[in-house]
Amino acid sequence: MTLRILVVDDQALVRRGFAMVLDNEPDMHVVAESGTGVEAIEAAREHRPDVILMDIRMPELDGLQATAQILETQSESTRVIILTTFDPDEYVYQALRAGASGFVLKDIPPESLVAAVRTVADGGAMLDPTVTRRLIGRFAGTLSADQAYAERLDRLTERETEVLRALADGKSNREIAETLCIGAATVKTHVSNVLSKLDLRDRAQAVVFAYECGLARVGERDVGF
Amino acid sequence: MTLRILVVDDQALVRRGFAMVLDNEPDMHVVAESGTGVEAIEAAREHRPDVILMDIRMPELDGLQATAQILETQSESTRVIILTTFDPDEYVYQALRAGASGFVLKDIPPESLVAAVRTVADGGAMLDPTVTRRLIGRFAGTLSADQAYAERLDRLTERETEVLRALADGKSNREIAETLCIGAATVKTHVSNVLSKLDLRDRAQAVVFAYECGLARVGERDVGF
DNA sequence: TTGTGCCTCCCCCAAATGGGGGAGACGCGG
DNA sequence: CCGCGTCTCCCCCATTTGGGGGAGGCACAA
Repeated sequence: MTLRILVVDDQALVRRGFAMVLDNEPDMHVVAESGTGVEAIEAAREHRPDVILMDIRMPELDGLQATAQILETQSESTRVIILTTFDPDEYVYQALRAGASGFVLKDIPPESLVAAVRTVADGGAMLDPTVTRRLIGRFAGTLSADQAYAERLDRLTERETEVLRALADGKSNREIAETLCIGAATVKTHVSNVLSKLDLRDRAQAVVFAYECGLARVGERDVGF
Repeated sequence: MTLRILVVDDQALVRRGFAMVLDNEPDMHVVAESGTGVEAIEAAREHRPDVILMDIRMPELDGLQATAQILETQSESTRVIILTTFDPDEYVYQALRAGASGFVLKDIPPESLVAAVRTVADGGAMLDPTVTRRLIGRFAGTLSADQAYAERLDRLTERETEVLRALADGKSNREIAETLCIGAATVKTHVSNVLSKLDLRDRAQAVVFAYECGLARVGERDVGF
């Protein structure tokens, strides 16, 4: 079973390069090449590739939009690997949200590219190590990017952090008092301190902050309330 | 500059196997091997490795706890790759939260393992493709689990959903009124409906719900307020 | 036509919240 | 010893919030 591949890049030379590398593999076949986003959508509909190598920067329609459109409207078995020349930063999240299964830099060694294609065709996902790192950071809430948040966070005392955590659980002052075994008045004080130290207005904003800075994470609480 | 490596696995044969593969690389040196979690912590403190290959299942102290402890208490330059025999499922999130930079299956081909070590030593992260896929799913919010949430969500009218989105931005009723160009009284009505329909008590819980159900996502707003 | 649902706005009122003070107790370091 | 930060609790008070009603307009379907 050979893998049908579509290569999309506005630079013909780059396109040919990738295509040749992949076509050289016995179990891979480049069924089409496109130079623009709209062409890519066209080609994808016509050829139903297993894997699409997609550049981001392209005239007419960029790779991210093309990806989203292809994955939304067409078969869900197609996997997309986003290729980019530059430091993966702003585009990554858009790409992943668009449904990409891979995000690699163009300076990837040929054998790694081949491996990436096989991986995503197999249902896996392959990201540039930097991207993976950042994704983990997001998930674990440990990594920087939240640097500014972290600084704001450690303005809080230990107790105040506990209170913020409780706020992020959607608890009222009374409930916080009970879980921390302190008086309601004390909770009020702590909450006030949290708000003023973090420059927030109310507990709702505190909840937002808790999620954004990674103190609270999606999936850690049940919203049965 | 040669990479100093620590291999941790309770099975001596497996341990030796990985160690030999890595020691064979000219720029890598296995400085120690450990058979238990506590030994690993000891060895890490003594040898200060650049990269630790860590098995999960071990007597005395499992690899996840050992990882967390090492990364918490010791130098932050050490990178940990978690090795597991089994289908990566429950352990993944614990591993990432513990601070691991890698999560790979033991049946990884030797050259990939070597590449993984270089990648994490270089500041990147390397996950099994399956894990990466799942992480992306989490991030993109596409993954189900939110089924119950989705049901609750579509009890809301369009307008009410807009209001909930605004709530998730930490906006007050007055601000919501302005952004939606309606009266403050109307906002009150909508908020009340949102709360009662979703069975929530206050706007703080509404914010939590918005994040948990994927209506609001981390990184989509700046918490400058 | 007669609902029925949605959006809009109004009233009143009780409860929670947030801000401003102050104060006592404790521990830690100068 | 004294200051400083932290945790604990208290007071007063303005504002916000949330719940209970009601009501008009509008669109859409029975």
